[in-house]
Amino acid sequence: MQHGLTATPRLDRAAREPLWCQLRDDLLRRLEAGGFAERFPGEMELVEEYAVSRHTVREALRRLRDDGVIVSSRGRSSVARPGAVSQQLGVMYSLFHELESRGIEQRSTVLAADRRTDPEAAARLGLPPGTELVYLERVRLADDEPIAWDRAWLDPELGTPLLGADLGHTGLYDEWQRSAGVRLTGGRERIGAVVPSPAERRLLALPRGEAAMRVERTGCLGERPVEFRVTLVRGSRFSFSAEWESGRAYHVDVTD
Amino acid sequence: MQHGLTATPRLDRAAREPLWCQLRDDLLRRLEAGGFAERFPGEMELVEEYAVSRHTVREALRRLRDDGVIVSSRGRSSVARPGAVSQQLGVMYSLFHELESRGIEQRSTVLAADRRTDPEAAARLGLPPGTELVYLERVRLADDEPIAWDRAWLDPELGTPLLGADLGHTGLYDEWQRSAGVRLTGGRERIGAVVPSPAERRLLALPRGEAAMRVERTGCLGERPVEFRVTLVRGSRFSFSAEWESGRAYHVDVTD
DNA sequence: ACTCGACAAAGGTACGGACATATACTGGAC
DNA sequence: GTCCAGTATATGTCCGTACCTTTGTCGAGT
Repeated sequence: MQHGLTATPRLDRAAREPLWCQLRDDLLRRLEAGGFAERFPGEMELVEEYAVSRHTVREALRRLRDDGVIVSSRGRSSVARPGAVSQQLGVMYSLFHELESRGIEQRSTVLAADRRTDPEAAARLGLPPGTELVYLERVRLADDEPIAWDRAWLDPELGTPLLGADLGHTGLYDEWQRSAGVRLTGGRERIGAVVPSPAERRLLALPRGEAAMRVERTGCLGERPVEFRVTLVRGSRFSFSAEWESGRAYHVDVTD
Repeated sequence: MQHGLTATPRLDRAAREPLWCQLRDDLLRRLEAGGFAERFPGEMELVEEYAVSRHTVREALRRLRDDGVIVSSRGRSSVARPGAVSQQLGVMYSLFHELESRGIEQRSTVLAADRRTDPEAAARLGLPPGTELVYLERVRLADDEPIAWDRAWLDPELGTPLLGADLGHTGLYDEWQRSAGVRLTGGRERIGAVVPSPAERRLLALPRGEAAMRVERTGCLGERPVEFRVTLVRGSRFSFSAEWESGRAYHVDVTD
């Protein structure tokens, strides 16, 4: 690595963002671009390459480890986990990422994209009950098989650009960031089991006697809730799985 | 605090367990015993009290933070989260802990406690199909209302002491640790939605048309699987909830 | 060919220091 | 009494160092 292109100044020490944060993002970027295919660099290598202390490197790696992007243990070098979800955007995001990583083609049928009032959704967004919200209703298909029915109510101030967007092939969040620069920073999810109604069974082509998972989700931009979303997922094909280890964070994945 | 009872030698520097681990456990113990009721101590206070470096204190606090036991932010002192689950033992443990913290009385009806073979469970435990496993079947009640049907298959070598134990009032893990010294260190869980069969509906006193959550769980002692467990939980009253924040770990709770 | 010990490499633990920055508190000016 | 500036305090960030433990490898000895 010492053949000329040393001193990669990708880190800005004057920025408000912490160094470890920049380092983590840069490693993530390189990882998603297919870097480190052979071997994930050791801590000391990163110390030299980015010219930061080992402490900072470890802080960045710790986050990657917590997010399940890499695994590391004593005596061995860290290894990248291939299909890991880089950002924690909730279980639904994990599901679609999981499908994508398996090469399953996904698309959506847009059932509605308009403005309408909804007292409950407005309440979740901290808006007056009569506020006109941006409403998006879709059925998500994987390999032409319906897997999820998704209804989203967005803050009208931020969601309007999405009404004209093509949501048939790209994800809502990718499109939202592109058209309005909105990128969620946190949120809350609630996952429960329900028996779908006949109408819901039709939408998802579910056989009788099969349960579904209902995911209720509030997405926030900082402290401000900007998205309320209810998703109904086929319970037969998908389940949520978690691994835990004493002293480690609880990590949630979605499995087929 | 400097009035005599200084130098609390609760930490053993010669032990194999890391210092931060001992510190975390001790703080957890004191927290569960009702300590720090007024205020959670600051980092520097802990440095003095336990005579360790700030780095070690921060490592211990980090884990508590990751587990949701405390929350801390710049400029403010850390605060203990009252109803937090101390150890990550999976969502079912969270559920029972949640109920307990609300003062809801819990007990179990033991339906079976014997030895029997089960090819699937044996496979999960990495044992030959014909192995006689310790089998425990219970219905968990909260305020005399059934909330979960629990079946557990245990490694016969470690589970046998539990056959004679009273599982009607204490949790399986508490009892397991007391009678056999077994304390799980990790595991895997899978959560899915199902429509309960008529027999299952009877057991849980579920009305028609209500779904249930099925939690499949493998508990490990180090690398060795010692417990396979299938729990059916009423889906109406309970759901799993998660919060996320960019850069933070995904934290799972159980809500009513 | 196999075993085993020495060695190097990597991450884990633990110590030390310094400064940055957000928050709470306090006291004085008005 | 209210507001604001200053100060104290808390956690966050970042640097340096040292040693331990585990793992993988390589080579000498059998």
